[in-house]
Amino acid sequence: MFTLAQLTGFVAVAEELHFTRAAERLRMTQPPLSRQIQQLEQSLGVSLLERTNRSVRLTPAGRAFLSEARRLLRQAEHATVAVRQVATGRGGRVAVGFTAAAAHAGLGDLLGAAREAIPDAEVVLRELVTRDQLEALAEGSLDLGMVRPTAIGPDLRSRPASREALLAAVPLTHPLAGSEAPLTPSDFHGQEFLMYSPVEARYFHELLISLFRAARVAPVFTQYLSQVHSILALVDAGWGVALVPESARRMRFAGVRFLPLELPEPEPVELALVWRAANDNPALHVLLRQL
Amino acid sequence: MFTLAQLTGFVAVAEELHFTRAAERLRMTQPPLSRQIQQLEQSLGVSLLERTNRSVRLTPAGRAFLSEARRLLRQAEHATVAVRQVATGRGGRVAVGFTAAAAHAGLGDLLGAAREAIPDAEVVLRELVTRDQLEALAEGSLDLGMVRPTAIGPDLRSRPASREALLAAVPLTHPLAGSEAPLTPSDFHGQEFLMYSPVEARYFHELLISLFRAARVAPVFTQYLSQVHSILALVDAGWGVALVPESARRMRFAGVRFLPLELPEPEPVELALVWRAANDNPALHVLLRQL
DNA sequence: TCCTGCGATGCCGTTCGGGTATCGCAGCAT
DNA sequence: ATGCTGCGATACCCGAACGGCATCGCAGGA
Repeated sequence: MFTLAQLTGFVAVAEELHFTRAAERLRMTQPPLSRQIQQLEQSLGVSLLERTNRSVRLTPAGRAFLSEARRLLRQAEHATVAVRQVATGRGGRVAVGFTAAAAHAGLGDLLGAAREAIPDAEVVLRELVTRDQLEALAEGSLDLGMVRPTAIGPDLRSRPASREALLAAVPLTHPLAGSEAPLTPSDFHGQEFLMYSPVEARYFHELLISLFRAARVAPVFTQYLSQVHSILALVDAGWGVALVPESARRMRFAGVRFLPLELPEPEPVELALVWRAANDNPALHVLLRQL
Repeated sequence: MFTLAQLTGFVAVAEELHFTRAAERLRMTQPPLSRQIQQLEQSLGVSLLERTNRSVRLTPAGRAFLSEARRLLRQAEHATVAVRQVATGRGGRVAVGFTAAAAHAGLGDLLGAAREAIPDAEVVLRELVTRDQLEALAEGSLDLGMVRPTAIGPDLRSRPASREALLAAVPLTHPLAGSEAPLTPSDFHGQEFLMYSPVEARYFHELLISLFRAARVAPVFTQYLSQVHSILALVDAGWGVALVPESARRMRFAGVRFLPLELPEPEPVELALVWRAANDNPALHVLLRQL
C-alpha cells in the first residue's frame, strides 16, 4: 500500500510537471522525491509519469490517479479537522431525549442553545418517557435527557432546565370561565376535575395532589389521563376543569379558556436536564456549559 | 499528517478493542501497534481510545474517526484498483468522435465493441465533422475518430472501420421506381440528380463524381446538399433521384423507394477509424485490438 | 496476597527516508 | 562535431523510525 506522503509527492510533481520544482515546493530535495514516485508506481504496479530527462508528462493512468490522490488527501485533511471538532465538542453528535411535554416547554430553548454552542454537531432527538430516558442514559444510547424531576441513580447528574406556571383550563361554558381575577386552588373545591394519571403522569399527579392538599381543597377527580392534550380535549368537551402547564396554551381549543392561577410557588412545573456523569462526549459538555 | 498504516492499525484495534488480538490480525506484535496508535493520536492532537489495562474503548472522537478512517482506506483501495484498470485499458476514458453519417453506419458496432472490450471505461461521444475530428485528434482532446477516408497527417494512424453499399433513392412517382432489376450508373444519365456538396460532403461528392466518370454517365445535378437526410427529404418531395449509403435505409420516407445499385465495387462507401499514433491511452489500444 | 492478563515502555537491530554528490542523457549553441 | 546545460536517475551515507523482544505496571480475580 502507498503512503499519503507519496500521494502529496505525486500531486506536487503532477502539478509542476517538474521534479526539482516540485521538490522545492515540498521543501525537500529532488532525489528522494524521485524515489517516492518510483515507489508509488511500484506499489500500484502502474506507471504514472512519463519522464524523459527533458520533460515530465502524465500517463492516462497518472491522470486518473491524480484526481483520486487529490480526493484522498482532501479527505484525510477533512478527517483530521472533523475529529478535532468532535474532540473539542464543536462537532460530533449529541443524542437528546425529551418527553412529550418537554417538546412544548424547554426543547426549543435547548435546540437554540445547541445551535449556538455546537453548531457543527448533529443533534439527534428521541421522544421517550422519563423512565426510558433514564434507562437510555444509563446504557449510553442517550447523551442528554429532558425529564420531569424525579429520583435518579448515582451515576446520573441533573440540573433544572426550566420552570413554568400552572394555568387553569376551563370550558367556556363553565361558571369560572367568566372570572376576571386569577383563580386560586380553592376555586376547584368540589369541581369536576380532570386529573393526571398517577402512573403515566406521576409528576403532575403528585404535584397537583400536594398542591390541593396544601390548600385543603378536594376537587372531584372524574378522569385520570396522562397527556395534556387529551385533558384539554376533554375540557373542550365540557367534561370538567383542569390544571395544565403554561406551555399548553399553544394548543388551541375553541371551547377552552385559560386562566391564571395564584399559587404560593408561581412556577411549580419543573423540567430537568439529566446526563450520565461518566459521559465523555465533548459536545455534551460544551452544550451543558452553554445552558 | 498520519499515515495509512496508522489508519489500518487504528481500525483493527477499534474493531477488536484489544491491542494484542489486533496486532495478531495485522501480523505484527503488540508494542509497535500501541506506538502506531499513540502517534496517530498525537498527529491528530486527539485521544481516540480510552485504555485501562483491562479494557479498550473508543472515545467519541475515536468513534467519529473510525468511520473516516474506514472511508479513507476503502478509497485508497479503490484508487489502486481504478488506476490499474486505467493502466490495463479496462477502465479509464475514451473520447470518440464521429460524423453525423457515422452515427448511422459504424458507430453502433464501435460502441458494441467498446462495451465488450473496455466495459469499465467511460466512452465520451462527440459529433464533429471530419476536419474538426482530425484537429481534436492532433491536439489530444479526442482519442478516436470515425471519419470518411481522407488524407491524414503523419502522426495520425487510420484503419478501415466499415464499408457499405450505395443505394439508389428514387421518388415513388419516378419511372425508375418500378424497376425490378438492380439499377446501374447509366440509369442516371440525364436524370435530375441530388448531389452532395463538394465542400461539406466532399467524400461523397468525389465518390459519386469518379463513379459517374468511370461509367461515362452525366446526371443533371439540380441541388448540392451536405446531409443525407436532406437529400432524402428532397427525393421524397420528388425533386430528383440520389445515391445514398445503405445505412440511410433506416430513415423512413413514405415517398422514397430504395433500389440496389450494381457497381464494380459493391461496397464503395468507406468509414475509417483515426487515432494519433502517439496516443498512449491504454483503453484506446484495447478497444482498437477488439475492433 | 498472589496470580494473571494486557497495554505501556525500554532497548536493540534493521529498514527506510532524506540528504549530498554524481551520472547520463538529450537538446542546444557554437 | 563538440561542449554546455538542465534535469531526472543513481550511488552512497547518515539519522530517524519501525518492528521485535523483554519487561514493567496495574487492576481485577482467585
